[in-house]
Amino acid sequence: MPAAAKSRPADARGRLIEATAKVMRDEGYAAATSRRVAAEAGVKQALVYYYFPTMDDLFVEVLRVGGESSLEHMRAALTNDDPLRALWLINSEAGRTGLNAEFMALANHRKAIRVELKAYAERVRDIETAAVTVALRANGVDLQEHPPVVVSMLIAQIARSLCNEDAVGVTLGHEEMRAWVDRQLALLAAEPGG
Amino acid sequence: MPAAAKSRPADARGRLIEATAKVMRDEGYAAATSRRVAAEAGVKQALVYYYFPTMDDLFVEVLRVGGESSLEHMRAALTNDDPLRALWLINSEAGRTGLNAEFMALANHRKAIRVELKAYAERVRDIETAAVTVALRANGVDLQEHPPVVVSMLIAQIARSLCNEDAVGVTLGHEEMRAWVDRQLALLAAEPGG
DNA sequence: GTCTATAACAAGATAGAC
DNA sequence: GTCTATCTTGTTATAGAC
Repeated sequence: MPAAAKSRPADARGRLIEATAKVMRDEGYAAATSRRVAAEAGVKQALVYYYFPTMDDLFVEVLRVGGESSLEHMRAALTNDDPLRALWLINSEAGRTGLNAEFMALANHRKAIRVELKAYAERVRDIETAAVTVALRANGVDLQEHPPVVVSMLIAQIARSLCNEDAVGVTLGHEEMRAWVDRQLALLAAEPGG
Repeated sequence: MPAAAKSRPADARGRLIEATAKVMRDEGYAAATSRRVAAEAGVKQALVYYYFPTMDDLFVEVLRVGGESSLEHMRAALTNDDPLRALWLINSEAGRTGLNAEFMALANHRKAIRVELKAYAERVRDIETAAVTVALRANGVDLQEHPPVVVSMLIAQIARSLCNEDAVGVTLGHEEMRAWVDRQLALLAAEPGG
């Protein structure tokens, strides 16, 4: 078995991290208490504090581990033949986007998480922007008029907005938006110079 | 004094609603406990339960009252000479956007808030879309190719994304995005038919 | 309508046995 | 490394005096 078989960690520490991510994704960060994540990982509550001095330390570790795996996933997806569409699809994944939203909310008032999330978010933006740069150049887009970082933010942030709204049952305009994005991506690919 | 003088409510109920909004805006919904908002409003904790059966009922009322006032603010702003820019500016206001983000987070796992937020969000989208429709038509934009609801979502959601990111210290690409939006809005206004 | 007091419970975190 | 047991604090919510 390779070292990258991360699905079900055998060690308690790994299971705690995985369990915390799951609870945050499914029930929000407020539900990720030491007792709740311990139960989810199949250990007792006090063990959480053996591995992590405080709950914030656990959250930061979830962000680090999950972030690293997300970056890997992203790097792989962005090297296929249609990076812009890949960027749209990756940011439309409800699981990842939901967890990210929870960390945004957490970061809003916890400085330890804020600094970690900022570092992560900027790495993500750099990777996405690099992929967009290649794609725009290949399609003959004027990079002064439409800076890659802007295009990458437009695609990623709109995709995430749709996910976030879906999560609370708001879907007004979503169909039209998806169709419009689809059209823009097709136009860009079909008409170099547009 | 007119009935619309909402700034500093004299009654305890009004002050509780106002205090809750303030705490949510400044410290997040998790900080908006019955004790905390009572202290902020200058009353005792038990009084919260005299006016609101549960904390969720208080949150819903904050959303109703704040939403109504926001809709009013929006309707006024969107009738000026540059509705698209007004839409951008209104969704760039950190205070309103931050409170909205807190309600999105709250709604994620509280169904009473979810149904109220959904109704509110769709009213907002309708009003924004109506204003965008007028603006696009005036500028000769093809409404089939660029549906007003899509343009309204693009403007509002990107503005909000910048606010949300600002709140956690992420600013990479923001300058470029603001400049780009500015250019697009100027182009649209200057070249009817573009 | 506003208060004091308290019940009932869950949170983060620690001590110490094994 | 994992457990049981417990301390302290803070939470929603209620009872009942004034």
